[in-house]
Amino acid sequence: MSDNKGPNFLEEIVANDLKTGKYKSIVTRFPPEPNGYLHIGHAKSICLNFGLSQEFGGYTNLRFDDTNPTTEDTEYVQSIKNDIRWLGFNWQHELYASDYFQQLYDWAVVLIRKGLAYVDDSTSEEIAAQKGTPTRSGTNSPFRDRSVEENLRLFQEMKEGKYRDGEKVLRAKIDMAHQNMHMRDPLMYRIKHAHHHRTGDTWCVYPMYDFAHGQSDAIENVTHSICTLEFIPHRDLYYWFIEQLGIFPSQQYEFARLNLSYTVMSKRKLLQLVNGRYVSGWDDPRMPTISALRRRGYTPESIRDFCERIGVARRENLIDVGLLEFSVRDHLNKVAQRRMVVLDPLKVVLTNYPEGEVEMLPGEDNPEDANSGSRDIPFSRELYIEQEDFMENAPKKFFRLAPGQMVRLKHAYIIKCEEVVKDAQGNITELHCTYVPESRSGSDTSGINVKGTLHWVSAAQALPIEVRLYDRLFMHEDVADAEGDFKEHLNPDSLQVIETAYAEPALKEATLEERYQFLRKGYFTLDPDSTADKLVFNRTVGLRDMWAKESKK
RNA sequence: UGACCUAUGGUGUAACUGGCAACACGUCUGAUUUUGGUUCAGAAGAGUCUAGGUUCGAGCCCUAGUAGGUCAACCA
Repeated sequence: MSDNKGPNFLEEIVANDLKTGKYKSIVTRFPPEPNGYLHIGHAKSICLNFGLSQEFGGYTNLRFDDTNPTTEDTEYVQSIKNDIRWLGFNWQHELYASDYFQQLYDWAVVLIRKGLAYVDDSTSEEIAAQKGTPTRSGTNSPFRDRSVEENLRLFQEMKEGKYRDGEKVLRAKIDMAHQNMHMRDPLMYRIKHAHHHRTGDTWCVYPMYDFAHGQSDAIENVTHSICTLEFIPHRDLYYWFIEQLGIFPSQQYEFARLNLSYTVMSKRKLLQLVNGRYVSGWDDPRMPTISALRRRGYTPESIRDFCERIGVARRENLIDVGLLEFSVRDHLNKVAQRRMVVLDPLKVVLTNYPEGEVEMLPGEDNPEDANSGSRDIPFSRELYIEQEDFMENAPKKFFRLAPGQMVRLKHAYIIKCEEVVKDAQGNITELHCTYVPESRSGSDTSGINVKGTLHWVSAAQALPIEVRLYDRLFMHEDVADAEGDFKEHLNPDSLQVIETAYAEPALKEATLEERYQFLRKGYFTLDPDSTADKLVFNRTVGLRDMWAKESKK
């Protein structure tokens, strides 16, 4: 998984299990519940599960943990499958916990017969009270000692729909005084007269997570069942059911989930952002979901690289988004087509350049890729440069345009600022410059050396586009740790829309698949909101900006 | 007040299972550069939560603390 880092603890376990002959090949699974979209935290789990089986020879199943019909939907099934494929992984079998409903029911009957499960008429409040507290042991339900026959009959009737939701449950008979709360007669089945996205109305009793997950793993011969830390207390129960049933002994291992700075990672909170319209949807580019990252312009390669860099361990962590940004920049630098776009225009008139003339200047598509081609960029008397690339009273370290100063226009000529034109209010409206005819890129005989190079666009040929810039969704680094409701910490400036930016004409050809680097401005990708009349680009991430750092000093 | 999990530079992970703490990101220098990008060279930054113990030797083992996290949904 990692080259210059030692193996993570799971790789060690798997390697050892293979070495000792405990298994001759391994099976893992990725078990999402189809009740929301996948996020970057799931990506960590996906890379881990699929990565392990790839590394050690084996396979990974995709299994939907769909035991709660009231929250699940096929819309989510589709998006989950789509995201996993996009990330670059292929599952061996597409499975559903609901495929095992009959088997699970039969196993429940087995446990009843063994006297290890009983039907309880207690209300959910009563059951909660019976559980006791972490420091005080629980008490037995008054229905705990029903006969096997009665339990069998009652459970059968539950399944037949004779009872209303919540009227009865099936519980495992373990130990109400157990140190582990999860072992205090946990619920196995509850009644839900609800339509299931796959089994329709054939069932009105549904198994709980604990009575479905381990058995599903066992059915699939999953050797290493990997989950997050909060399932540690479930492990006893996981093994208890497997043992009592005498089925394939899958082993559960836990790792610490991913936490990313300046964002939230729980489906519950993400759902609130979507439903409360704080964002435009699950794929709003500011979201940490896979679909949002994709829309934002992240590549599968960069996400996989990120997951590899962060490692896998058992301690709580909060990873700096900066690391994710490093991974995208690293990949995009190698594949992005370079283009020039002026986001905040300032007009420049080259007073010594012939009026009406347009020359086409070649610009390489990607200096990092020897096989990439080049496109022609129109150059003329009137251009746009970036507002921030000019300063009337520039500090000594400002290597850009200033009165009397010279800069290189990328792929074009060296120009000199001769005059600053202002309106009645004193606002700068345009710059009058002269260009150095012998300084043309590729055939520069001027002998002039300049410190700065600017991007630019020819005014007459400029393509107006919309550009969307994103900042972190939350203002607090550790959102979960911040005071009050998490929504209070939303960053009001997380989205900045530039209705009209000027792009070089080649961008007309942009596609959804292609990644671009707008020179000196960052990496961008076309947004699906684009129409034939108006192209919309999302900024995936900005370039590293040493000047921003320098100018802050 | 119980049980369980965790504790290594700013962040995240390593350390051949007891042999003088490494890698990545970040930070700071400098070089190169027609992107203040990339690339390259280099530097600073922890003595491994604390206190004991075992040992020739401990980040790794033991004990006791401390700190953080998890567990009392008919959610997963």
